Amino acid sequence: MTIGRTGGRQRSSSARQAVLCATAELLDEQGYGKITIEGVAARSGVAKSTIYRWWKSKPALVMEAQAEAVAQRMPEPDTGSVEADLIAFAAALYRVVEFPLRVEALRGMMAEAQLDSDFAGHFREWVQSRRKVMSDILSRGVARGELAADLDLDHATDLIFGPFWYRLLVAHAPLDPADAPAHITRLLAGLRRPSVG
Amino acid sequence: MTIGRTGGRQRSSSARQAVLCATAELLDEQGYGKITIEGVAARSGVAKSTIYRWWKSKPALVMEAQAEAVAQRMPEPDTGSVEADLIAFAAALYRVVEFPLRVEALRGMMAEAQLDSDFAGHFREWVQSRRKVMSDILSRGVARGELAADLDLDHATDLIFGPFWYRLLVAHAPLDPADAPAHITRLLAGLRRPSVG
Amino acid sequence: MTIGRTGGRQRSSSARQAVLCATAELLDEQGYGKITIEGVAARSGVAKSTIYRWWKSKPALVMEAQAEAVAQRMPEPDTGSVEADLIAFAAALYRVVEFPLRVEALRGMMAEAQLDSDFAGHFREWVQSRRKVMSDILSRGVARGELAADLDLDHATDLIFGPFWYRLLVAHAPLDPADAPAHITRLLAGLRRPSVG
Amino acid sequence: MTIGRTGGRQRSSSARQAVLCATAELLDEQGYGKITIEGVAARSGVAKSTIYRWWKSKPALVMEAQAEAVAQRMPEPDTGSVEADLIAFAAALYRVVEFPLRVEALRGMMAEAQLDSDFAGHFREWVQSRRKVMSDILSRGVARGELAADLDLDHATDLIFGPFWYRLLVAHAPLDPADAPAHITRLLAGLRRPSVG
DNA sequence: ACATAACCGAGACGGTACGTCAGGTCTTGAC
DNA sequence: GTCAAGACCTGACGTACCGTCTCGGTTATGT
Repeated sequence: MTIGRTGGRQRSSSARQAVLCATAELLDEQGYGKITIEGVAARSGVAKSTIYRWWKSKPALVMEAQAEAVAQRMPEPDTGSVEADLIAFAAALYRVVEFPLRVEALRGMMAEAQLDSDFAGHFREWVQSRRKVMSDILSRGVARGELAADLDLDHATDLIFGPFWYRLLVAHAPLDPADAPAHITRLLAGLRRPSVG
Repeated sequence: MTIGRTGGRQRSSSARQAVLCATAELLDEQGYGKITIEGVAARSGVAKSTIYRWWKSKPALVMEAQAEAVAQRMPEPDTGSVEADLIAFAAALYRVVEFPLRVEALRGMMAEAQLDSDFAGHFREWVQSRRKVMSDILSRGVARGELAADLDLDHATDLIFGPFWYRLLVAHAPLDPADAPAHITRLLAGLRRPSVG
Repeated sequence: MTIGRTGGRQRSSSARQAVLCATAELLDEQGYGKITIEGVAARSGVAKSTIYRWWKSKPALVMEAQAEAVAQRMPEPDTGSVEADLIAFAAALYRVVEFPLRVEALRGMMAEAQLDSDFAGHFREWVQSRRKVMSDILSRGVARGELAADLDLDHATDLIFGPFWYRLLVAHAPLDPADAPAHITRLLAGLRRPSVG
Repeated sequence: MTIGRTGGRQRSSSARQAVLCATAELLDEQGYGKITIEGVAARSGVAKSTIYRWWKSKPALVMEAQAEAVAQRMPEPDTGSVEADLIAFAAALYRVVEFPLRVEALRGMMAEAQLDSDFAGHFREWVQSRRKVMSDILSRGVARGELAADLDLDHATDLIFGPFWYRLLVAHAPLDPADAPAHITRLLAGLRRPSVG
C-alpha cells in the first residue's frame, strides 16, 4: 500500500549517479577545495538546476558522494573483549590516512561544517553515527564489568575521535595505524582507574 | 650607503587598527563565514588595496585580529606538580567556550586551514606554539620522575587538544571547564601505567 | 461513422477555459510583462505541457484570451456620411484608453510582435482585420463621391491607426476620445484636397 | 573648475567602445531579439560585471549603441517654408528603412519600452528629442503665418511619427521615402483648413 | 627646500561562481 | 489519447566578491 504522488516523471537515477560519480572524480583530481557546482555539472553532463534540485550545497553533495563511495562501512567488532574491539576499531579508523583523497574530503566536510550551519547539522548526524559504533563497544564492556559503571561514555569516545580528527586537521604529526594498540592501552588504563591519584 | 628604502610615507597605524577593529566587529556581528575583504574595507574606511597590501588573505587578517584581541596569553603554570599544572592549563583552555565569538573565530580558522594550504602553515605554527606550553609541563613532569621517561609527548598532548578541538568543531556535547580536573586525572592514569593490562 | 481519430480522451474544455481565465486574471493583476507560462499553469491548475500542447507561446495565449474577453467587436458604422462614420469609428477606437488593462495587453502584444516573428504573423492578421473596418468606410465614401477616387487607402487608414498606436505606445500625451471629431475633420480636409499647394 | 571625485581609476574608454561596438555588431548579425549581455561580454572581451556597472539593461545598452552609431543627427531643415522643411524632415525620417538593422533596433527598443517601465522613461526622452525637431519646424511656420496660431502641435507631430512608427512596427505595407512629399502635402492641407466642413 | 618614494583613498577592471528563473521537452501513471 | 505532475536540459539572468590595476593626492624622509 503506497502513499503519495501518482503522476510525474521519475527521478533519473542515471543523472544522480553521473553527478555523484563526477563529484568523486573531481574530488580525486583537484581536491575538495576546488570543487564547484558548475564544474560538477559540466563534468557530469547534468544541468546545474538539476543538481540544485537535489542537493542543497556543495558539502551536501560531497557528503553523499563520500557515503556512496565508502559503502563498505566501518567494522563493528565484537570479540568479547573491550580492548580487542577497540584496537580493531581504532586501527580501522586510522587507516583512512592510507587514502589521501578521503582524508581531503573529510577535512573539507569538517571545514564546511564550521562555515555553514545548515550543513553542520547533517554533518553532525553523520559524525554521531560513527561515534555510536564506538560507544556500543564501550557499553558492552561496561555490561561485562570490564569498565566502571559510571564511565563517561562521551569523553571516552572523544579520546579516540578527538586525537584522530585533531591529527587529520592539524597535521602536526603523522597518524599511524600501528600506534592504535598503544593508544587504546593507554586509554583503557585511564578509564579503568579514574580516581587513582 | 644605505640598503633598502630611503624615503617614503610610513605605514599608517590608524589604518591598521581600523582594519583589525572592523574585522573584530564583523566577526562579532556576522560570524567568520560572512566576513569579506570588501566588507572589512567598507566598515573600516580603509581601501581594499591597502588591506591587500598588508594581509594576504581573509584568514590571515582574522588570525591577526584574533591575536590582537586575545593579547593576554595562555597561562604557563609551574607549580611543581604535573597534575596541578595540567589542571590549570586545561581549565584555562576550556574557558574559551565562555567567549562564543572567540570560539567562532577558532572554528573559522581551523576551517580555512583545511581549505587554504597557504594559510594552513601559519595556522599550524600558531597551534604548535599552544602545544608547546603543554608539552613543557609534561617535560618537567618527566624530569621530576612523575612521568615515565619514554612518554609519547605528542600523543599525550593530543589527548588534551584533540578532544578540546573535537568538541569545539563537532559540538556534539558541551565543553565544560568544570570537567578539566576529571579529564586530567584520567589522562594521567593512562600515562603513568601505559603497560598495565 | 466518424472520420479521423477513433479513440482517446477528448480535449478538456474546462482546462481550456481555466487557462484563458487564469491568463486574463494575471493580465489584470500583474500586467502583460509579468505573465509567465508557469504562472498561468500554477494559477489555472493546468499542466504546463497541456498549455504548450494548445498554444505555441505566451503572446498567442494572451491574444486568444484577449479575443475571448473582448467578444463585443468594434462597431462598423454605416450612416451614409464618411465623416459621421469615421467619427464614430475613431471615438470607439479611442475609448480603449478607458480600459487600462486592455491597453496594457495591446502594448504587450505589439511588443511581442516585434520580438517574435512567429507571433508577428498572427498579430498582423488581427491588425489587418481591424484596419478593414476603416478602409470599408473610406471605400464607401469614395463610391459615394465624397472622397477622391485615387485616394491612398493605406495611408489614410494609417493616419488614424498610426497616431492611435503611437500615443498608446509612447504615451507622450493622453489619448482623448473627445478629440476624435477634430482629428477626423483635419484628416478629411487633407484627403479631400490632396493637391492644394 | 571641476567638481566631484578625486580618486579612483578612470573609466576605460576602450572598454566602453568595445562594448558599444560589439553590441552594434551583434545587432547587425543576429538582430535585437538575440542580443544578450553575456554575448556582448564575450564578443567585446569586457567583463559582464563591467557592462552591468555602466548599463542597466540590454535596451539601455542598445539605445546608447544606436545613438553612438547614428552620430550624424537628423537634419534640422530651415528653408523658410514649412512645406519644404517638413518634406526634407520626413524624407530623412523615412530613409531609415534603407538600414534594416537600424529598423530592427528601433523596433526592439519600442518593444522593450512596453515591457520595462524603467527603460520606458529613457526611451520616451529620446523620442521627445526627435519630436522636438519637427515641432520646431511647425512653430516657425506658425510664426511666419503659414499655419494657424491655434495649431495642435502634438497632434500634428503625431501625424508624421504615428504612421511612421506604425508602418515600422506593423509592417503591413512598405514605408517609402518617395511618398514623403505626398504625405506632407496631405498633412498641410488638413492643418491649414482645420474647420472646413 | 625639495625630490624621492612609499603610502593611502577610491574605485574601475577582468574574472569566477553563485543561486535563480523560465523556457521548452520528455516520461509516467491515471483517467 | 489527453491530462496532471513533475523531472530534465538549456541558457541567460543579475549579484557578490575576488584580487589586480590605475589614478590623484598625501606624508615622511635624506640630501
